Amino acid sequence: MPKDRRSPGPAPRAVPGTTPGGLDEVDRELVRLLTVDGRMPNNALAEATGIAPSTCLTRVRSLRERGVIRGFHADVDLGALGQPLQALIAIRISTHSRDEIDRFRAKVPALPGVLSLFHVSGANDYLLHVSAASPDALREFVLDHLTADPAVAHAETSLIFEHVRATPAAPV
Amino acid sequence: MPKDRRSPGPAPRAVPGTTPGGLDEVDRELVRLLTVDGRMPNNALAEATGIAPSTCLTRVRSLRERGVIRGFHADVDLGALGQPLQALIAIRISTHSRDEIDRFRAKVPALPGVLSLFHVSGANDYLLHVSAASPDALREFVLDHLTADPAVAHAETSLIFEHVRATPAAPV
DNA sequence: AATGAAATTATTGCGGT
DNA sequence: ACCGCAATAATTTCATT
Repeated sequence: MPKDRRSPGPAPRAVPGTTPGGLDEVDRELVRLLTVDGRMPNNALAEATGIAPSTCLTRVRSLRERGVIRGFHADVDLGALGQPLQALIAIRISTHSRDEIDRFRAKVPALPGVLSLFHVSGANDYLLHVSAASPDALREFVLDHLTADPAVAHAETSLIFEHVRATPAAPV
Repeated sequence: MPKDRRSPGPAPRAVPGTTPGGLDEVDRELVRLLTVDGRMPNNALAEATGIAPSTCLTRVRSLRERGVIRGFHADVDLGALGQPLQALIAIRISTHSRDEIDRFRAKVPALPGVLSLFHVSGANDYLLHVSAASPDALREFVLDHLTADPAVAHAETSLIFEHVRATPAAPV
């Protein structure tokens, strides 16, 4: 995001080397490097950031403990796993009761093929990112798990032609 | 996705232990384990899958070389990095010339705060997942990089209230 | 392809600064 | 907080099956 000198909000940090969330420049560089390559060895991280390996270990451990780094995941080609199709499904919930929404939210992430679930503002309530083995399998998924759910008022499926992840990569 | 014995498409594989894409059960388990924990040590992977560490190393290396595993990435809390807001922006391209689409597609992933870009079927052409430091920064992003682009006919922003990643992200 | 053993390299705890 | 060092552990190569 571009800098914005006139916007309201938190005052700019005056302490040199300290950036949002109490992370200094080395922390931020470690996070960036591990976002690009999550398996980068501690030695290499240390050298790249100009600190000792033992210090680097402490830093990275601290980042994990503080929840800045939530975990590490392999980025997999789903096509190679027999799921060559991906879709985004915009969902409107019929009853906007808190219970229905909570139930839906709890159920969906465990459904087969689900990659992620966005709860969004606007005309739709959820946007669901799924993979599927075939158009038929996708159709079945929508019919069995979404259309059939009484909480779902409407589900509109868009096929994903291409999905480009930004670099450095972030949440899918 | 549920099994579907009546759908057309590739015939089911008859070779035991061989599943789509020429991956056997060990390969698939390695992929699954690395999807859950991308930093799981080779030793531990080997033990979990019942193969020798040296064999495991060869397997994982092969999975990477074949592109089944594209890479490893840290999963970062963007809020801790000063980007507490996320949004999905549905975009319609004005001219559907191939050149405009290609230019847009090439430009967007490098914009600041962009997490990923989906090229989709349906009424919208793209869905853009972004993070931002503040509502103001988000507004600026949309105005500067989307609305101002002559290729963009319409951009509709939805705030993300919650984003749940399925575990594991890859279907088992 | 898979393995065990050996060599190399990385991780990790700790005491000192 | 950071670092260097020493001990432990993991990775990687390679000869063999």
